[in-house]
Amino acid sequence: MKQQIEALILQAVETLKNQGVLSQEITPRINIDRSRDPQHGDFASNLALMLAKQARLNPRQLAEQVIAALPRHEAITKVELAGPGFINFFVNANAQYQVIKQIHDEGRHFGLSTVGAGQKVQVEFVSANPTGPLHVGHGRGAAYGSVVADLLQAAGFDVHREYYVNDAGRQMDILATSIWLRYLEECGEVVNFPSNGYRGEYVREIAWDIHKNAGNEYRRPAELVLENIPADEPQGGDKEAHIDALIARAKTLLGPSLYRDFFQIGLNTILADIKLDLQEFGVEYQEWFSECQLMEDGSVEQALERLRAGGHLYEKDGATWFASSRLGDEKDRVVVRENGQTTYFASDIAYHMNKLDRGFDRIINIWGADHHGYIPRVRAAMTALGADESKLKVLLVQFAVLYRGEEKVQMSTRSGEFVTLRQLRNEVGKDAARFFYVMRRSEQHMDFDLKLATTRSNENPVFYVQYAYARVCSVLRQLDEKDWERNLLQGMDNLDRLTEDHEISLVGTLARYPEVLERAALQYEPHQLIQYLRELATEFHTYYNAHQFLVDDARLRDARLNLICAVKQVLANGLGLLKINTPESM
RNA sequence: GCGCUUGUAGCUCAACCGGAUAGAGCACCGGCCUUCUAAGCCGGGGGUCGCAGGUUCGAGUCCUGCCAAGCGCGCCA
Repeated sequence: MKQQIEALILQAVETLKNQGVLSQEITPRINIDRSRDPQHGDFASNLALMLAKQARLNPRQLAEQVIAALPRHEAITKVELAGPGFINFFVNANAQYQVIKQIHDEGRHFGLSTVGAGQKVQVEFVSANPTGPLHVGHGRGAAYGSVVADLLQAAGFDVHREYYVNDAGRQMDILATSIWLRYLEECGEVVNFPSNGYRGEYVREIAWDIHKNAGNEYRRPAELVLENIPADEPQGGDKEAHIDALIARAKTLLGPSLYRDFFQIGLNTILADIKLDLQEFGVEYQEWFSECQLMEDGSVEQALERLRAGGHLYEKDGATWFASSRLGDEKDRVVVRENGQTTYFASDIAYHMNKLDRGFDRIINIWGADHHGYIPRVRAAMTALGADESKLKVLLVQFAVLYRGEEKVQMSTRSGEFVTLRQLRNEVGKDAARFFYVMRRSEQHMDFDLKLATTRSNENPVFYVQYAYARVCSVLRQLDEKDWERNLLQGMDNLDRLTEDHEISLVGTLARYPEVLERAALQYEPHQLIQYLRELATEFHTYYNAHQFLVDDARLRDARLNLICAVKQVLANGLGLLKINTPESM
């Protein structure tokens, strides 16, 4: 309908151009909104207001000319000039009812669009270091990222979901060493656990497992482990120097092969846990991309070579720097350290080069908001690699603060006291967790009330929407119990019996679904879909309370059943996209 | 200090590339179950859209300055 009105306006503009009212150069952006107020019709265009200046006419005069030039259309019953120059369109109810038929015919495909035109989009999200279980902060990124990806797919993009595994670098060495030290404790050695080590219980579990399987194979005496190690912070030393020395010691005492065992077992165990966790949360990936691989297959070297060839690298203080400040970054960045090791950023340059080489039309990175300072340097790198940095879109996700009712849930990564995503899922369930996470705009700081998420009442929006679905199912069950036959075609033939305000409004809301989906996808805003589903549920509940569906008049009954089945379908499509269940009874 | 994000009802949040009277939910007050699930519905009160300028037919939305909150400013990842 919207497109049809757009076409009509476009024709009118052409006519006015030929009449000389509008200059030929004008190419208006046709803007058609659904009217909020029924008095303003079904659709409204502000075209005249926007073109008035260029046309040197006052808006109302111009609007009048546009209306006069508007071709007739059977679905449009009335066109009105209103307010400062709005053009309001009133659409024939019969034309509006067609959406019920359309929903029935298209079923779960209703609402899908092809605006994406098969463009290749890569969405990278979560990408948490595999040094421990995912926590609730990652949960928001996981929910948001997966829904954004699914929305894009629904909008016709060719979506590739990817998790970047930071399996290289110092943090992983700290993990491996932490596991070894816990293992030594398990063996009976007395070692002081470093303040900068990973203190989580999962580290002990991995160590315990290794000890169970390998016995004392990796045991080394504590005296050798601690010999000449600089003091830890609580003892007045430097915690970084302390842990680095322990890492070096682990490598020496164990040798490359045995040390690698700890590294690999730690990585594999934690990564497997993360994969399972995300899978259970309804998050699927096409690819788990390893940072190690980039280093091993020479990609990092290649990327740096490319930057060097472009004159973007220089040496200073024994390190190699990327001149990112020439390309919009605050300062230049080190890519190769004084000790010869490449930095995390160097890997990331290689990773983005790899993304570009894979031919994605659009590259979407979903990061925690604390990484925002990182964006300019990545853009700089892409530009330096000769790519169009506008292909890159970085979406930031703010942290969620957990509450239990009024009480804030305390968290601190340092002490290992954080709420894991798994704990959250166990407490509130997958449906509520996903719903709450994407209910708000991603850049909004969010309060996540655990108590509310588990409340089984009208206060809880998840139940509210699911309940609408269950209610339709319940009505259909009632129909069976009454031994009434539902006649689909008779219902379709009698859609014009749906004359109640509630029904007309509901039909309009159903028709909006494809637009909502498309906007949510193109703007990367899943909350628009949630917002819509809440609205649809509200309208359905209102209708339910105002009118009986299972009436004696079979024609009216069938028409109403077709309407509520359309509601059921759209709720199922929307919730399905969000990977939220649609219970048939509650 | 510089940068990014945010600031809308008592609370949590919407507001469609600037559009008509800024909307929901919760909380509060008052109603509705012999009738398809009351996990629901109806009605009511509640707003200086952080503040001050500017742009324009029109600003919560765009620009500038200020205020406040969160985050970031490593040869960590």
